[in-house]
Amino acid sequence: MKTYRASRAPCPIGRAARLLGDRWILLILREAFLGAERFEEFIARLDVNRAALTSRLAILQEAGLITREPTTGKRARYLLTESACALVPLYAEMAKWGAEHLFDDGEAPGQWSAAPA
Amino acid sequence: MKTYRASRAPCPIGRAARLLGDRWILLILREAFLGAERFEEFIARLDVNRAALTSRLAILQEAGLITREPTTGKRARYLLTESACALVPLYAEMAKWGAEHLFDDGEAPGQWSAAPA
DNA sequence: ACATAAAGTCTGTAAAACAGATGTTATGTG
DNA sequence: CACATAACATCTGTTTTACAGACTTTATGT
Repeated sequence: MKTYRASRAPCPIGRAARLLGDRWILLILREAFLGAERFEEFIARLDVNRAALTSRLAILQEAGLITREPTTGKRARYLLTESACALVPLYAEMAKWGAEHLFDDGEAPGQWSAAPA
Repeated sequence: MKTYRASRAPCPIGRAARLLGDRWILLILREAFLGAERFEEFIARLDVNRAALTSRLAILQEAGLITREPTTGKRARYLLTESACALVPLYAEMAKWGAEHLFDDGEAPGQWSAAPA
């Protein structure tokens, strides 16, 4: 299982890269921004392996981007923290850049996310 | 060796994630923004494995973010394309977010990048 | 021509990804 | 309450990928 140890680099980009330089982390956060909250919901939307999702949710918790509620007992809901919400401008930039540089002429970017990568 | 096939996802974030969801890609681009151009320069600054650097440089070329000059003969210089330069606002956001959310109180973000992750 | 540096490639080993089966608590229904 | 089902994982075996470090090849400077 993939684990996480926060970067101690002095450069903020170096630290961010340790966390955000992972395809599943980026996609899980995207789905969370679009409303996903439950384990099975992420599975269904992303077609991600269960073990991979488990490890990424643990990483996101450890990094303080999501909380697992309730902590004990009942079924979990994964909720975005303020820290994660602060990533929205970055995602906006990513969407803008992707739309402008990752589509061929005549190929239109769609806004819907639940599709194979 | 890690290879790359551009994403065909309709979502621009999905496509961007395929490319940018990799720690080395993010760090190599950072160093390129800071002036690195040659293979050994990236090696020295990032402490990255040679094979890993080779594969990431190939991916960046295929995605159109860098060019390898000159193509034949002499030693190579890797130069950023316009497409890569358009990522600067995203990096600015990343640096801002990292500085605000990835440092403990009393721990100051430095601006220098050449340090262990 | 020679020494050295740059730009890779190769090899063996360790880590991570994945599909798919299995286990374990919740929650809804009769 | 008993039972079925859904949610939330974990485990197993196999395939991919990552990595350190040695080696090779092609420039460049003297």
